[in-house]
Amino acid sequence: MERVRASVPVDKRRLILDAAVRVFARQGFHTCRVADIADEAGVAYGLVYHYFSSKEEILDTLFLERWDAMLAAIAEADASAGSPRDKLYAIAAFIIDSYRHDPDVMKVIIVEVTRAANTFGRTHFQKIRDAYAQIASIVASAQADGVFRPEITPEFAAMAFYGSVEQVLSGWIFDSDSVTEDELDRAKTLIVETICHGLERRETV
Amino acid sequence: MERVRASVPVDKRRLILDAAVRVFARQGFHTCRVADIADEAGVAYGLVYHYFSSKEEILDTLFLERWDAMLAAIAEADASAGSPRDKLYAIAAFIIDSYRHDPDVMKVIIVEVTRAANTFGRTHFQKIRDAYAQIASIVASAQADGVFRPEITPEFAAMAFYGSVEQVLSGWIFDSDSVTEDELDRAKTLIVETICHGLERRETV
Amino acid sequence: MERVRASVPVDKRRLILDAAVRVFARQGFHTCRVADIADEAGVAYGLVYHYFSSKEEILDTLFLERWDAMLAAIAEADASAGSPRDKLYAIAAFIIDSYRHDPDVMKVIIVEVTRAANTFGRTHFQKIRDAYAQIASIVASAQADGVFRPEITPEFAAMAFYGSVEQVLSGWIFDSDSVTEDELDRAKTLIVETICHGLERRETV
Amino acid sequence: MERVRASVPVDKRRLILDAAVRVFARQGFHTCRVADIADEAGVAYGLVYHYFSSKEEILDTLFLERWDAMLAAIAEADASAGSPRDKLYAIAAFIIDSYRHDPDVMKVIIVEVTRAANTFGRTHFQKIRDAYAQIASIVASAQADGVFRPEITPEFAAMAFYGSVEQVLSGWIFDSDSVTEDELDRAKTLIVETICHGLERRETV
DNA sequence: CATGAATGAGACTTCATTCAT
DNA sequence: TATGAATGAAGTCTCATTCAT
Repeated sequence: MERVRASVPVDKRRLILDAAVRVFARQGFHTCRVADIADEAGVAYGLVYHYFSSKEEILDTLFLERWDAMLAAIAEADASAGSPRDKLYAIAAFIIDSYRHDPDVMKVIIVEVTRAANTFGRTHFQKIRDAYAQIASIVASAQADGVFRPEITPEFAAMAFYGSVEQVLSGWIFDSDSVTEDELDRAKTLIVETICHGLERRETV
Repeated sequence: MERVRASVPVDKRRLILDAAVRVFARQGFHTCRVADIADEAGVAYGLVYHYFSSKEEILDTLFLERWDAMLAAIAEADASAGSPRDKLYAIAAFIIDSYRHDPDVMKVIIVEVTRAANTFGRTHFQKIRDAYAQIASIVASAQADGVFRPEITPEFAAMAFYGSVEQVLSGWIFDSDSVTEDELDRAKTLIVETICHGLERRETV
Repeated sequence: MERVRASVPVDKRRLILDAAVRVFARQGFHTCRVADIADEAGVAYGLVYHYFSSKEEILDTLFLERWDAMLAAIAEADASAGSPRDKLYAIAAFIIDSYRHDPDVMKVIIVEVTRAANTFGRTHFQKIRDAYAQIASIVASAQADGVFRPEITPEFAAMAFYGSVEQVLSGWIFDSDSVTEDELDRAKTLIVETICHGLERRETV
Repeated sequence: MERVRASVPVDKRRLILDAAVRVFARQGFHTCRVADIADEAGVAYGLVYHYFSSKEEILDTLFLERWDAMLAAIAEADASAGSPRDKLYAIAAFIIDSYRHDPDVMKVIIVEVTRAANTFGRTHFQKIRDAYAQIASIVASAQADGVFRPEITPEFAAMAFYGSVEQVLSGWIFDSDSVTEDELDRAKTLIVETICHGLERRETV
């Protein structure tokens, strides 16, 4: 029987991708140099270009990896048997847990891609819109079922919901030390509470 | 009787600032060159550096001009005699009317400053936080008065509110053709409705 | 009366062009760096790109300046009242005197442009062909007048003539020390003698 | 009876050389990459470096293979019993048939070596000169025998002859579609006719 | 104030060559 | 032999900023 080798071959491509996340998060996409990524990954400069055709392609790859996961999560939430509120909770939870698991990735996506989807030749424009549309369809169903009121258009509701989530994340991103595990979980409920129930006290009950 | 002036003296500094807004909005701060700003303004290259010490200072100036106006608007809303809902409406209205008046300025502020966690976000961190804090204090007052329920923390509520507004603007920014004057006004109400009242139908009246 | 200023403003563009000729001739277009040109010209690196959009554009400019002069010289020779032999002599003389006046320019044109007209995206393909065509038309006229025999097609004759000239220049280019002023002038006659009269001794006188 | 081999062993070195010819001809030596050669040959990147120590060595090899054949052909022509005109014809025929057989090789030799005064021209300076000298010696003999007139120096005559041939090839190289088999053969005669007899009509027969 | 030429550091990208397997 | 990942030294081009006029 052959002995398992001690040293596992390292996936340099993954190494570079992970290093890029840290560098983009720390210095920003435009401000960092490809050399910084190579250094952070501990690989030779040229290897970055062996795996990626440009700095931008690295960012694209990072974004797509995560955003596709998000689209899947949204689709799963939509397909679940829960209430509309449960579905929105699942989505908020996925995003917030993504941040918990790797804050840098979410930072990069929000700061470098989502906000700049236009200047980037609108590369990911459609993918981003897909997410909003899927959320909007959850709202639309809830309205059809009479659970959500019809006054707020689904598209608008989706924007308010997603915007709230992203803004909360932005706050953490700007001031990352101050977030506790507890706050992360509590935020899930608060967002859904705010968007579904509103800030105002109910007159009756 | 006033003598008609032969030629109106042009404020070149203003000319440059206005040109910069258009260029930043079109190409992005990092992607554009100082030469693009000078060209857009129709002034000589070097004049940009006569009025501003760097490309960054131009963006700083643009941001501060607008954000100070926003802080004033928020303060005014807060000081007014209206209900919490009225106050939030006034703020949403100010931001949306700012967009109506000059979409490029709002685009630049959102894309290049507000959501730019590294360079400019950091620089104007406090100014940005001031706005959130002011909104939060409106919410806190409303809670103290029993109009808003206490479950949602004021800071969190402020984030949800501001995030919703910014996200709606982002949607327009990326797809600017499709916004009508009507939608702009309707959005003010919808945001406040969503945040104050929530998406869910009230069971009892 | 104003005193004439002692220092004449230097045409930096010309300075760069002239430096480029020397550098291209010495190191070759592909082997030299733009920094070498800037150094040779005694100007800052960036100034090269202020005047030219790329290293290739410098070569293009150099080629066109000289080749247009050559086309003019050929046209002038063609228009002159001399014999066909005189006309060919005038062309050979122009090319050889060009070499005498600035060997580097001719070296660059022959080595970097003429020989590589295809790899350079055929940028100057037509311009080069124009020269051959003009020479061919001189031959054609001479044939029509019965001075040149009709067996050799004009196009072919033009190639033989121009090829002989260029090859002679190539020899000097490869081994530049050994060329005397006398040889330069003598070459004019020899080329024309060879092409017009041939190598063979005339059987009858 | 010979046993049929299961698979013919491919000479990878030859494969690479032949691929290099096509790539150099298409893209130029300086513009192509070693990867292009490997791709064209259908072999692994590293194998190129197994057989050749550098990109330059490939070109050197290609040049020497062909040029040595040419030197042999010239020597053979010189040693033959024919007239000077026959000898020059044999040389022209060899070069043109070389082009017929593999235009790319001749293109590469002319464009990248023979007329490249800096890098490769220098390297193979002597080899190239050997050819000219050999041709010159044919002319010198013809002059000694009274067949060629003495006014044109043999070295000069050799340049005119070789230059004519190369220029004709250059014409085909840049405009390769338009050459017929017939033209190829006819060119042999035309070159020799032009160089030996000249363009001018003989007054007396 | 105004102009735009001049400067030069710095970034991206390329690619010949090496090397471990 | 054969493979292709890995290396890193260059080189081109950009562009913010300075400066002489």
